[in-house]
Amino acid sequence: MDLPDYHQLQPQPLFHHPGNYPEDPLLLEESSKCQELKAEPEESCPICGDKVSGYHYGLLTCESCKGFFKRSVQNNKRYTCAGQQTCPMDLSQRKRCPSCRFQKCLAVGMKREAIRADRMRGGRNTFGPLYRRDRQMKQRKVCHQTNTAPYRIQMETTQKQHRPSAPNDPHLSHHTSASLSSDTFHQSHMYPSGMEQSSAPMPIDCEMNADRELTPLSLPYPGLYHCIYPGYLQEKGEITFSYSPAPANYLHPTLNDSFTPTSTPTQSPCPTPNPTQTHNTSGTLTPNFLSQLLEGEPDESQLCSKVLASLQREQANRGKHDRLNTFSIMCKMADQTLFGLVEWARNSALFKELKVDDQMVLLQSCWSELLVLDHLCRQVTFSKEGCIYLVTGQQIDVSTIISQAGPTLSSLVSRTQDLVYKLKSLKLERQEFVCLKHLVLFNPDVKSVQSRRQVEQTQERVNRALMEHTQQSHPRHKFGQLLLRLPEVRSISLQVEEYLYQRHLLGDLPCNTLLTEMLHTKHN
DNA sequence: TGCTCAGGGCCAACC
DNA sequence: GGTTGGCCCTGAGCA
Repeated sequence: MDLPDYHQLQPQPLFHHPGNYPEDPLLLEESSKCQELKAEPEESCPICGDKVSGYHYGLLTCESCKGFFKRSVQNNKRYTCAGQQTCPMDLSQRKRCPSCRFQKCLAVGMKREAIRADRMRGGRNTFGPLYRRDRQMKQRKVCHQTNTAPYRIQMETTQKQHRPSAPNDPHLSHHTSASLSSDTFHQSHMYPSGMEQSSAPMPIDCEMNADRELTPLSLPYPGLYHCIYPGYLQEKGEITFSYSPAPANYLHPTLNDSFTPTSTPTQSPCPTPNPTQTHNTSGTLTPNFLSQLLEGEPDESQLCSKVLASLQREQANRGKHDRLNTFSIMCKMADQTLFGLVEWARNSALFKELKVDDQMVLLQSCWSELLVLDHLCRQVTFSKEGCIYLVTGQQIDVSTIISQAGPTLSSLVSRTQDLVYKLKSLKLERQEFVCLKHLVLFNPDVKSVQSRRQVEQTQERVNRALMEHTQQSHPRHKFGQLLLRLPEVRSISLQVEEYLYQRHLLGDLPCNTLLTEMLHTKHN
């Protein structure tokens, strides 16, 4: 497997044990420069939105949720939700359903292990360094924003060009994602702060059993992330995923819309017409409309950083002998990607026009199709021949998966790869991909949609935009060819759902994830 | 050695 | 009578 990037990076631990958290000189330096910014902006509790009173059990929460979480864990409470486990959670309604409240506490990152078994009072807990680090990062962010506001665009551009060397935005705080669970649909707090990120490659130790399990190989330090030196795993002959930089064009969709697999901004085999330059003799609104759709597209590097941070956090919270296996890691990746997709939908101007109930119904209906489409897009854009490109930027050999996975999984991989091949042949562009996502999202056939006509009109509008875009500069049949791929996307997504649900019933899926919640919602 | 701040306990208010 | 949430106590870590 091609692993060039390992040799360009210094070996460094991906995790710092809380007990010996190294201070980041840069953070400290900037922190000292920002004395006047010591007063942190008032934050709201990620669980109920109340005013936070400090760090409690892993993250900034209010006093009330702190007490609630403490009592729940200490008294080993077992709550049951009378509804669909989607109760709204805000200041006024947080008392109504302790079950959903506790689930949300866990979901946003409160840590059971921070509750002391010996009930000893006082002192600092093991998360102290993590809190400190989080504060420094937040301060740095505030300082950076204050000092560089006029140049922010330029600086971000510079940063993004170095995508593989890690997301440099440290502020993975509670406000960047979304959960679909009732009110959590409205509140975005799924990336608890405090996780540092790393630029090091992330080898995944995996071995796939012939039936259905991806199990970790034995390594000196079990787990997903290891403090390894470049080439360590290759020498051991173990499977690793290579880390590939995302093309810069993906990071600046609105500046460069080229979307073909091997293209670079300067050598796109199939350059996309710039919306602002496209002749619009027919008087259609397609270029502006497509630009509007593209504006809401997520930044792949940010998504990558969030997923990495989430995985690191997950592993950090586990003991050495309780590491996630590879299948669970994949589920977590899918889960975080799903959060990103929900966030994307919620930020879509067209989607915002719908009633919240309709938004939820539509997302609950098409989440798996969006996941499949997202995966396809990533493969078309980044994957090398014969490899699958993960949201974390790693690549894994398709042949390895197919040879070792069970029949269902290898069938899924094969079908998906066929679709990737077809889309690559069609030279799928970013604009077209965005349209396909909207076509899937705005499905008027979904039961219990109230504003059916509105959904239908939006879908028709997107459909027309896609048609006009493909007719302007592409083969005559591209529009039809693209639409013909959607039934296959649908079919694969249903198979994915079924597969995941079976694994869920076997207890293989991580609990308390948006993924499992979506699976439950559909099966209910 | 004093300060900080996060976890634990207490208890009035509430349901 | 159980739960909630605000307030205060405690004590390890740190400057």
